[in-house]
Amino acid sequence: MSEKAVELFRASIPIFQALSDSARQDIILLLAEKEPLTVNEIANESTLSRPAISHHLKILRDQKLVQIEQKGTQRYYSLALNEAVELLKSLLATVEAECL
Amino acid sequence: MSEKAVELFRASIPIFQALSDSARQDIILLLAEKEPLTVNEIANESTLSRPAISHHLKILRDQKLVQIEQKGTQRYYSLALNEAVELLKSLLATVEAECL
DNA sequence: TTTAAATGTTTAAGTTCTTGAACATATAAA
DNA sequence: TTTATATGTTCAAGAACTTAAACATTTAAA
Repeated sequence: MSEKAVELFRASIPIFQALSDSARQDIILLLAEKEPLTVNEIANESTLSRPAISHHLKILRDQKLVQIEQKGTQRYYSLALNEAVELLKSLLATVEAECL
Repeated sequence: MSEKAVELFRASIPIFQALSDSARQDIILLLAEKEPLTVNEIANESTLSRPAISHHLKILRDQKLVQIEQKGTQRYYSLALNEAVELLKSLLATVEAECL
């Protein structure tokens, strides 16, 4: 396995962690339906509290899976999955080339 | 987002969890270098104890990311990443089609 | 400037994950 | 059958994650 493969595996860990939670997947799926949405709008669609949603949004934000557009006091969240998708595609391509 | 996308996201959760741990990634990377390997051989390459390695191997086994060939008292582990790679490729393709 | 609304952060409790010691099981050789 | 080797499982301790209440911050309107 190449050194590049190791780097891709390591770089994917925080993405895997972010995407391995159903609450965070729900946020992504919700945004895919209708974006952008505010924190309150997202929390209203969820059984979780607003602070819990805010917590999960921070995890998604830290991994740049969502982006924010501020409008007054509100923050409109929308998806920004392109970079993560490209990373995971690179990982899968490397795995296919070296591990199958 | 289609219902199929939701199913792919949900089905990917245990794969994401299995792959989001550096100890388990180390096992995969080790097997990619030289497979098959026994539990003891894997544990000898690691700082973790044999029971810890056995625990992580069970998680990889549960997700069918590794396969076993029994020879006497020894179990030789090798990679079986094809199915998981195909699942993740489907997920990424769906995300690209519906979320970018 | 004061007030209200939207959001983020801190904190504490409950839960889950990770680890290794101790124990159990299974296979093969003596 | 007894013994030794390889592996899996149970369990308890510690670490990390998830959640919601309470508090803090920021922005805009009154």
